[in-house]
Amino acid sequence: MTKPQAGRAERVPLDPEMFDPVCPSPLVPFRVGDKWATLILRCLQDGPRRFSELKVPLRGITAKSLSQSLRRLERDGFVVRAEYEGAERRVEYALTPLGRGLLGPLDAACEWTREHWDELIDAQEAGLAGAADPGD
Amino acid sequence: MTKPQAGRAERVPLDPEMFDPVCPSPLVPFRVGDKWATLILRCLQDGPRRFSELKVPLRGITAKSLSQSLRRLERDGFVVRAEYEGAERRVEYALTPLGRGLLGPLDAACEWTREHWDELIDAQEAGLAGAADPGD
DNA sequence: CGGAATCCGAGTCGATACTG
DNA sequence: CAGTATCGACTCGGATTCCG
Repeated sequence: MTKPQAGRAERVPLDPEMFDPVCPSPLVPFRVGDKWATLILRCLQDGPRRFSELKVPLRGITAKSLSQSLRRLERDGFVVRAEYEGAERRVEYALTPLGRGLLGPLDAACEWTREHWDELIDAQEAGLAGAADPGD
Repeated sequence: MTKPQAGRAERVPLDPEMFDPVCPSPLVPFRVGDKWATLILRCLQDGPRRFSELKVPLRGITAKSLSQSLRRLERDGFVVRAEYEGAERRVEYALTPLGRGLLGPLDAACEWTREHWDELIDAQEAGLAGAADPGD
């Protein structure tokens, strides 16, 4: 059992690899809000995360996009922002109950996508071939 | 009991009101593809539909947008296009098995949204008030 | 560290007009 | 009927720069 190291509840470190290079999530036909929203929600599922902590698994996201998505999620009531005082600046984002609820259907959608991944890819390739490749 | 009137299987007329003026679908936090995609999929759930038939419940959609969404859905393998010969031109769109499968998670997402509709609205209003209304 | 401001290109959406 | 072509308004997301 890993021991709590920050005084709070157990904090599982964010897995930098939780979204592999060919991560399905951004390609999933279901999207919540903008491009990064679903990814962010999933990053938050195990507890509050700091801004810079979120940037790691969200490979390639810019500060601007992260900030934007976060503010949008906050505005829509899926995420709450908490600012802590101290020597170093610390801001944390966490799911609201509403945001947590969203994970349900989101997971269902992700699972469906995973199950039909090959079909989705095949169908897309077939569609692209028929549309862009005028016969060879 | 309504009788089949076109020789094909029973064709339930598309309910022009299936999306009421405050239809949740476009506002649902889950989106598939572009703005109209989910709506189109749902329009197709009871069988093939003609182009102009689709325009009715999709109040306000332009031919261009419908055509675009349809082509995208076709390219991604969710919809098939069929052209029939005859005196009058007739083109029909139908769900593929893949597209039909999509209805599962889509329905789940829609139901979740309906269940949490009030919370979603409240949260959004609260968020907007805090962001755009600097106190009055 | 946690952003905000600015610039910019790409994609989307609707309105309008035209076509086979 | 079933589209396509074009245009302008707007939004999205990335890169870059600057700030407390």
